Amino acid sequence: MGFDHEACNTGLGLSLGCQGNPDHHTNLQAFDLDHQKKKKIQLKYDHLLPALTLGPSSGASKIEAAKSDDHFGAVSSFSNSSSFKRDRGLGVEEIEGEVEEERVVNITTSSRVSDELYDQDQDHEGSPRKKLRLTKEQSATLEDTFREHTTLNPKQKQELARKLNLRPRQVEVWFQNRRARTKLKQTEAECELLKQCCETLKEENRRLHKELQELKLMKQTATAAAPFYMQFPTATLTMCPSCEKICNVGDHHNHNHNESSTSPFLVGSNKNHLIFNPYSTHPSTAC
DNA sequence: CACTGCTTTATTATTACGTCA
DNA sequence: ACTGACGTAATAATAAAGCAG
Repeated sequence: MGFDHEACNTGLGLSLGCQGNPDHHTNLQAFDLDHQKKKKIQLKYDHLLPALTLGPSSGASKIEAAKSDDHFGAVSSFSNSSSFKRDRGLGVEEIEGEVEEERVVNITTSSRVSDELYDQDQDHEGSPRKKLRLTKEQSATLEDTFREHTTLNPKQKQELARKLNLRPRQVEVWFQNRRARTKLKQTEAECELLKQCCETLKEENRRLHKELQELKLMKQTATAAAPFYMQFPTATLTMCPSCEKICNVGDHHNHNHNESSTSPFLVGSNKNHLIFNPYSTHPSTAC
């Protein structure tokens, strides 16, 4: 199917650095995190060296609502804190959400009041929050909609909520989480890519170092035997300005650039440094 | 400048599932 | 084969911060 949204550009900036950015964990440190989870998050990319820098940019309780096991009847959770206040707020969407609640969730006024009292007085103790599990049909519809557009306007949200027999807030949350998951996957994929790039560069670096050592050694032995200019008269050597390779005088306008990659006279990417490599059987990476 | 409504980000809590004794 | 404990992944939901209008 090729889910293009997964690969959409989220404006994520990626860079390679030698050290981890201490700011990374600013938010994590701000909370008294569960140690295991904290470790889990860190471990995910800890194996990446050099460090990768990625930059893009609770516990409220619930009272289980009247739960239906029917098809599309699964509005099982009822938030009593911010989301609840939101859903019964003042906007158009919220007013409609109120209607939605009437239609889908059979919750008495007294239970709402007790929810709020509970929230204020008991500080999240007691009733465990129940979690809705979306049916396959609901998930499929949400996924289809997400493929069409990753965000919803209020009207679309209402319509989708009505269609799926969910509260608008639930649809909204689903889209929030879905976007977050998409971004996370993309980040992981880009991390993997960077890791591969890093390995390639390290390998290339090793190879170039080795090549340099060989050249140094060669230079030493050559100068010991005879002056360098005697072996290759400089008068006959010149650099081609277009491909930055050494060739004989008069040749540089005629020589075949395609074949030149196998020439022993290879030049590095730095224009100031000509590299003579008589034994090179593979082209320098600069070309 | 404050407000509002939205998104993103980080996190928690619940559920489903796999593994193992 | 069945079962219960345990670990873990997935994900719904919450909270807070940031941002645009």
